[in-house]
Amino acid sequence: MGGLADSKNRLRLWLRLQRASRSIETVVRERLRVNFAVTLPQFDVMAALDRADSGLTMSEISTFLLVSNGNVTGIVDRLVADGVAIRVRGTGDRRKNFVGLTPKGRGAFAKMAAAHERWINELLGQFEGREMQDLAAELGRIEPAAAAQKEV
Amino acid sequence: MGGLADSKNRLRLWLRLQRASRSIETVVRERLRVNFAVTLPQFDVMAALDRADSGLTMSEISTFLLVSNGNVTGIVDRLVADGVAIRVRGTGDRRKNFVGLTPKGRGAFAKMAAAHERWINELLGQFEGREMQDLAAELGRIEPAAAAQKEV
DNA sequence: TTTAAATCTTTTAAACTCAAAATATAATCC
DNA sequence: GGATTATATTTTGAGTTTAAAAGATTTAAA
Repeated sequence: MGGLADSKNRLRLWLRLQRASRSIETVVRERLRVNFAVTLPQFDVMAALDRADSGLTMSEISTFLLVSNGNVTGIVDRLVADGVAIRVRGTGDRRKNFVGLTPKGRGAFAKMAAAHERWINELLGQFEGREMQDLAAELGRIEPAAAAQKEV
Repeated sequence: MGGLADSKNRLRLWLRLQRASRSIETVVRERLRVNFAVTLPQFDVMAALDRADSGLTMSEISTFLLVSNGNVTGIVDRLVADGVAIRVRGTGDRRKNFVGLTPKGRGAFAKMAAAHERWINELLGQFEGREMQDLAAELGRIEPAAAAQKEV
């Protein structure tokens, strides 16, 4: 696996990846703030909770979103304070904290998710069909590779 | 531009993009910390300064790295405190702050950059040749599209 | 069962991040 | 020239982020 050019091109690929991700994040973050008075990390946690009907533990949220454990504590704190999420101490294992959306939270998220899908649909409107799916598949190979390198 | 499936696939593409970027960031951030006692944002600013031989203004750094203006102030403050960067008040336009690397900063960055290229080369080692260049080109189309949507 | 190790979460300290307001300087208008 | 507008940066306040340490609980081992 080699070539000087490949090495430089991998650097370029990483640069592009970073800028692509950051530029979309910037737009989404601002629109969430203006339209729904919510931060992007709060939206991300709500999205994770919404797709899990029976609640998630703090660690599960942390693992799924690729953010540190302590980080989730603060975000969930604010969601709970806003009345869109609840924390339930595990009955069997009392170390565990199960977090879920309240009815109010589910309602609020539904509106946000619809708008979010429209925004992403516009932002990535130039990608279509099979080519887009191939692109997503290529990107999907990166995370496992990075996870493998993490242990090295 | 249409199709219900396309809309969902764009959401999936965005998810993959975010996770790919974040998973690489996690590895790079940790290695920079362990090996060079520097944060990723500090490394990014040093990289921007290194490629600009005559210094950059605060705004130029902010624009290039896609981070807010006020943010750059704190990062540069720390780089200056560490003796790897200097701030020079503009002679013509005294509002401007030109920032550059010190000789110590250039030396430190050279070592970091070499290690960084090795890490990225490993992390993205599965990508090669023309296909990798095409992938980078596809990703390069995203930032302009996002920038255009920003104004809407 | 008492101790030790492992797991889950929160707390802490330092740094990053943003948007908005404040400050300082420059350019333009009248 | 003096007032207004624009530009460049810093400050501020709230929130995010990480790593490391601490707390609480459970599991395993002796």
